[in-house]
Amino acid sequence: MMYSSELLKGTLKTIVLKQLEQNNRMYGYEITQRVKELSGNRIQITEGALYPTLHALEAEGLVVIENEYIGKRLRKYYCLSSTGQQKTKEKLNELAEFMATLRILLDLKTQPI
Amino acid sequence: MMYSSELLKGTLKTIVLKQLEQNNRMYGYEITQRVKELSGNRIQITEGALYPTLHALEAEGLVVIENEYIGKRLRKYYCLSSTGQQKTKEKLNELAEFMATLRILLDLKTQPI
DNA sequence: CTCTAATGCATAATAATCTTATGTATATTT
DNA sequence: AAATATACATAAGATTATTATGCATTAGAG
Repeated sequence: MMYSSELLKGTLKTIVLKQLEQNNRMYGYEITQRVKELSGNRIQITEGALYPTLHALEAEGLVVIENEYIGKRLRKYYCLSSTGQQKTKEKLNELAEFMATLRILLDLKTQPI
Repeated sequence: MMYSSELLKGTLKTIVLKQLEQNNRMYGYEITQRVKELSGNRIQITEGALYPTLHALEAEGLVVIENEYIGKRLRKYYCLSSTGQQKTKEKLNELAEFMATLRILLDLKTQPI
């Protein structure tokens, strides 16, 4: 069972940055599969959302690309820049605080699984 | 310090529904003030976001309106319909589960109550 | 060995949902 | 009296996702 798509809005960039932080370097397709797996198939990042996001992160200087050929197929690895590492921490903190605020607003006293 | 505006995307409707559930009936301006207060001034629901949302909730049959004059000024109270009460529970559950998934994806320590 | 599914990138058209700006009017506070 | 707060509303614009489409390589099933 997938989450309503609107929930991903606003969190996708932070999710991607966090995955890059945890795994050092990743390519696009790998990110979608990783997130799908970690979310128990509840979050499927679409390609139409992912690639523009990765390109935006690059344009902002938060990630750098390492091109690599696997056989005949080009694979683009994304790595956090030092700016990106700092930004990742900031965005994680902000999202964590926002979630804490949401818990108050929504009166979520206990943590559902 | 306000949260980045994109974080509100996807959660606004649920926040509004939850406030209506907790307070029985509320009017628009009251909702903005309540959320601002509960969030420690970190979430300011703008009018351009709130009123279209309330109208959408009405169009979906999730809320009903009770018009009331306070002096010469019309005030529109919003109340959950029975459909709206059910929908509120569903959306709360979904958002709570999404937040739990986010904690895994972002490797956040579980929050003490 | 051939066909299908999976891998891997990308972009355009569209939709949803927010911000910002603007408008109108009444009530309260300084 | 003037400024601020209360209270509704909508339009233009921005952002950011979905859906659809396209291209190409590789792995696996029949």
